[in-house]
Amino acid sequence: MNAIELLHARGFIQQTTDLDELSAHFESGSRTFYVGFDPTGPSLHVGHMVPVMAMAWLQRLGHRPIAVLGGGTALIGDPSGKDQTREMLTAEDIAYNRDRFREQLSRYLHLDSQAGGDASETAAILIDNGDWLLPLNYVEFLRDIGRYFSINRMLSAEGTRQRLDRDQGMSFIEFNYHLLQSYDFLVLHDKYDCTIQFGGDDQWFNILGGVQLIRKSRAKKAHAATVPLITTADGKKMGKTESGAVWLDAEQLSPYDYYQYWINVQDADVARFLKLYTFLELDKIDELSRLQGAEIRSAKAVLAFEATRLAHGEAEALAAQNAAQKVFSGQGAQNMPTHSTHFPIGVLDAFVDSGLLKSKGEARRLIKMGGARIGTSKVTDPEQMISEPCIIWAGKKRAVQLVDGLAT
RNA sequence: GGUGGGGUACCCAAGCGGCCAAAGGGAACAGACUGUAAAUCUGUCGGCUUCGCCUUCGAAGGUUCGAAUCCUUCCCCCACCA
Repeated sequence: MNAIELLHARGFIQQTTDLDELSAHFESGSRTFYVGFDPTGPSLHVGHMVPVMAMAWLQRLGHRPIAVLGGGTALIGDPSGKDQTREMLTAEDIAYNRDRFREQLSRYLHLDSQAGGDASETAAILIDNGDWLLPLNYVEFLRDIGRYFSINRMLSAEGTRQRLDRDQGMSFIEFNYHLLQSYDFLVLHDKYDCTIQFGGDDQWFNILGGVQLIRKSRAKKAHAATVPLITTADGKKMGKTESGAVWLDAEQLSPYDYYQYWINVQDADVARFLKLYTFLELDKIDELSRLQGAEIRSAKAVLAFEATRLAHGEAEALAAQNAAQKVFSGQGAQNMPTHSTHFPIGVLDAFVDSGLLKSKGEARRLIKMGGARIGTSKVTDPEQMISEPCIIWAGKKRAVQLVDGLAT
């Protein structure tokens, strides 16, 4: 299987420029490709993982990834697929986010020369497009780059049209995002002989912008492919939960919760996610996909373990797995979410302080609805006091272990 | 800059002087059923010292016994025109 076949088989390919050419291009040598990530949040999240995994695969197959951290473009805000003008981030926020991204990407990509072989030639490069975008001179940019772009074409682009149709309008700076991203590709092409760009399918138009810019300004062929935008079986955006994004950063979301996210995916998503979010062999995945009924849970356990291992390391993954097993069989566990407090404490306060619920009103409601438990016994009295360490449950999935706070 | 239309709870969206903590839908949450799944049914869905009180309907003032609803000023968004 060549690179493109493999990516295709695992569900990573949505659209490509000429498929045969792209395929041949990858087969005929070690290639340099890039994916851009705009650091608009404090951490990568599950929604970023598809392109990241695609990069990791290609690197394994002997190609060199460049991850462009959009420190420059994040200042502008990408309008593609958004229905609102994004609020502006400060340069400080972006720099901070960018460094988090960099650190997280380093867990999926090999950054340095690997022991032996010619692996160093495939060492991933992480760069910030602010390096070349920020010093740009406006007039020069218009002369050198702007002249290759047609307003007519941009206006008729899917994303732009939708936005105009929906009475939403967008500002001129957002409109320019397209040029900047195209320019990124050109810079990488010139500097690193980068010939392929990957990205989310919502980036298709921007990616093509770069391909065309390279063709028009350098008379060189560049290629592109997009990965699908993953939605869950019930049509929700991947990686979004009621309480926000599923972050890769352990500070934002504990490995335990990360593991829980994966083990709770729907049956219908398991096979697809195993292919996209783990490095398991396809044969193995097929095997897991044949499981039926409650047995599907063991496939989910594999998915959760593998995904957590990639994001947080083997030790954390094992810990999360153990904790899950213990907690859901009614025992306490070291690695489950824990809150230290002073006893005795009222149940309402316990639920709110532990972060399980947002307000006492919510806690009262939960008790009324019969969804609050201490250990295995249902809470029926909102005035009840808790006098010793225990596990409190909000519904059947969320639990926090209460421990005695510092005895001061 | 002109004209017109808007800003209501997580989102969409009713309300247009009291019966409004605010219809309806979606999302979300809980319960039942299960497998820490889906579907389905039921319930909940501003805060609190919870049979009562407090704070919300872009912001600030005002009229009124009483305002999300009327008036004034301001801020923001959108469309058409320029």
